[in-house]
Amino acid sequence: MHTLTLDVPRLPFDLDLTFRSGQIFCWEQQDGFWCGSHGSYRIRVKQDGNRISWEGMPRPDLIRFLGLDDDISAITGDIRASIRAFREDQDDLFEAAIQAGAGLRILRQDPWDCLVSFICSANSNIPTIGKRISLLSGRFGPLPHSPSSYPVPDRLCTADEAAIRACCTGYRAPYLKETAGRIVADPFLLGRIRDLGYVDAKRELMTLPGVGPKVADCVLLFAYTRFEAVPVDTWIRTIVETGYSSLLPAGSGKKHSYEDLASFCRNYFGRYAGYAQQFLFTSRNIVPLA
DNA sequence: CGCCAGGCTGTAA
DNA sequence: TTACAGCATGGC
Repeated sequence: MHTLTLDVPRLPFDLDLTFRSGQIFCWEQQDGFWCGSHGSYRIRVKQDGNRISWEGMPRPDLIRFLGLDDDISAITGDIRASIRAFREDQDDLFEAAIQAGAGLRILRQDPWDCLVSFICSANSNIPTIGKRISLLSGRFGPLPHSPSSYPVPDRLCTADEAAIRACCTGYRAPYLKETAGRIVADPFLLGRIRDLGYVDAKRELMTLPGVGPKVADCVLLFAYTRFEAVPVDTWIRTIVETGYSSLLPAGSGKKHSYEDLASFCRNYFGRYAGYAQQFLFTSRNIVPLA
């Protein structure tokens, strides 16, 4: 068992909040540990105050995975400075969100794990998404019958669509199968995307079946740590449209487009807009314990 | 039963 | 370019 004691620049940190903030699915709590997989690692990790205990992965990888080197006070300071260019008064909505979200981090998920997860997320809810991934993992994990690891591309792309549908995936089944096929045919695609700029990386991700602007932004934010990525789901849409209505481009009857809302957030919150988005999302959406 | 959920795809204007 | 139906499933 490894241990790590958190000190000032890394505090506050809240493992529970981070895992319950809707950015990762199908990790479960057992005996006080969060258990799940990350790429080829199988991990157990828990927090007692300032102490992190874990097994299953080297220390530098854990620090990176949990985003422990993100300086949150510097990040929120940068966001506040960006907000100040837009208004004189304080942003009470954002301030309340970072207070409620003290200790929240954006994880560095494995890109494939994250991609599969968010293809499954389309037009669904968080508990259902977790169930889906868990079923897929048991059926298409690296080893036969291994619910402890994400489904792998080569087993997914050769599967019967009906078998994928049997994992409660519905119409997302062909997307999963075809996207898996793209990765098998081009194993370095997800690696190359890491080296592209935000716009090119997003366009590349959106060529994958089942990946639109929102799913692409989730993968960019939660796997590739592009903090300028702002996933706009129905929750964020409501929060931004009601909380920042006077600052949005004149909504002359028409609904704001995805890009209207996302680029407003980038302008308003600045280079860490993705983090701001996650604080706002989490302030309305803490995943209940199973 | 109806409505909603970390939406995407295809088609029509 | 925008608008909109259709899509599977589970929770409430």
